[in-house]
Amino acid sequence: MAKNLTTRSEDYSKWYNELVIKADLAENSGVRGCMVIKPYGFGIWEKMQAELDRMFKETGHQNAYFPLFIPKSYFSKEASHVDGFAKECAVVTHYRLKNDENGNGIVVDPEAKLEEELIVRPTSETIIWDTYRKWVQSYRDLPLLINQWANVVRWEMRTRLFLRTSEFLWQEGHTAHATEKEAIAEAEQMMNIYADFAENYMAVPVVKGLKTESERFAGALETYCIEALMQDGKALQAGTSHFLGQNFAKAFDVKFASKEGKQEYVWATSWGVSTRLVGALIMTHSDDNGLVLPPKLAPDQVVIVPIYRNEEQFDAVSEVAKDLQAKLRAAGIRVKFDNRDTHKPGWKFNEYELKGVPVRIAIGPKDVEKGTVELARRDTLTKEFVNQDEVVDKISGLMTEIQENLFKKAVDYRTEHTTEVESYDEFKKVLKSKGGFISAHWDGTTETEDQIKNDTKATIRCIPLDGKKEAGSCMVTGKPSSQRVLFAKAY
RNA sequence: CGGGGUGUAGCGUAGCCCGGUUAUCGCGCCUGCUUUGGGAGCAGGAGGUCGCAGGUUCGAAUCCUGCCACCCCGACCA
Repeated sequence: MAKNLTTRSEDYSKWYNELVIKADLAENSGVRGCMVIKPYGFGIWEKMQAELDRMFKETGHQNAYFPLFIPKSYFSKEASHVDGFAKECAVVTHYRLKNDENGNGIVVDPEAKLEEELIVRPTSETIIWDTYRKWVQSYRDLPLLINQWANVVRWEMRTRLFLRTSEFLWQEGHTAHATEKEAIAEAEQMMNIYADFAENYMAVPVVKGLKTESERFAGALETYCIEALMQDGKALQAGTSHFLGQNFAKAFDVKFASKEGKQEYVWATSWGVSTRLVGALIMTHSDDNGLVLPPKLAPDQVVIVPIYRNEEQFDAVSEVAKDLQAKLRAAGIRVKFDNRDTHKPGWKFNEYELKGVPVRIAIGPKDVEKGTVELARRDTLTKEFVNQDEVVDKISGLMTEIQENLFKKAVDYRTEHTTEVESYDEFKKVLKSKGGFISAHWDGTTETEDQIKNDTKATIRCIPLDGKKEAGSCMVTGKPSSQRVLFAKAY
């Protein structure tokens, strides 16, 4: 089979889609905007879930589950929230089908119309806050720190595997606190957890920041986010954490008796990351040979490919391979021994490169004789021979080394593609010629932000939190500004 | 929802403009032999509602109408 992943420079979006499909991660299901996540792709998501879930629990959160269907009336309780989601909701109107009397097959039974339509959740704030009202009475019931792993549906006009599907998997955390300060601290903490996960597990560098008013979550007072830069120079929002103030508490009447005996509204946060992270992982590290996975999230960290001409050789090679597999497993490494005789070694090499397995070991008759193995790295595409008794140590070290190398490569790429500009002309020029993040002064108004978006399609990705204070003037209006913000074209 | 494009075997495609034997080719799949340290070779074989529904015609993958799906660009969005 010829390698025909389209090169990035030619058409990045095509490259991405083909890569996802060829690397066996997902495919279009034929159901509008929905994808089938295939076992290998789901394996990556499962690793992500496991690490995130552990991090949530270590910070005192618990998992729960709320209904998929939300009565329509719940949505009308928080005005800005419904504004944000109304345009993209799937609505259940009937509960029964029947055989058509005119022989047109199965039709919706008009008799079975619901009195109140049910909305397939686009996010669960409303149903969760309706529930929290019953759970919270006293300051002793707070804080309420709950997370849900679920699917949600947003009827997007345009969809893309992993990055924007009509249905997607995610986790959504919803917390209630006694004080504003505590809620803000929670929202910030979760943003930090997301950034930690992105950088130390996905090896994807992110910028932590605040969204501008126009980019904020519907119903939030403040939206914290992590923004990543993809290899084609476009930005991707990788996770958000919202400080919701008392908006939902007031809308759903969630009050508690304080220590002082007064009735007060609770303070809220919500935060989430989705299967979009799998997309971010692909678009950050992959090359034209396929996926490149960081060791910490790779379903298989090491694959052993046997090379042999006959059964006798296969037995000899297998013995070494199985022994090595056992030792690697004992060292906590996820290792697969691919002993299928239905595919040749060369075929397997390409297969695992396409799938991004970090380290490949090849063992043949010569290795059995010499006591060596061939060891190949996916990130650098280099090969070397290693003595069998040194393999476990070598690979343990490689897991860290590859993880760090991928992160460093991505950081370098981002550094190269982050440009400070002083004028609007320069801004437009850089955006056109090399893309990436552009750091510039902005006067803080939605009008200017809109103008830039209309002129250039670039948006303010965030107001960086670690950005240093620096007096300057807005590149468009010349009005004073105290800090640079980060612009980019975004997915 | 607006603009553009594409639907032919599991995948990628030729044929369509200008209707006419048994729908083309490659990959993949199956069988056999030889192979196996970077996607093997040869020989043989299987696999098709030509997206769906109508219409025109002696005859439709091809022309006409309607519908559906997918892709790309825009608006929207995690």
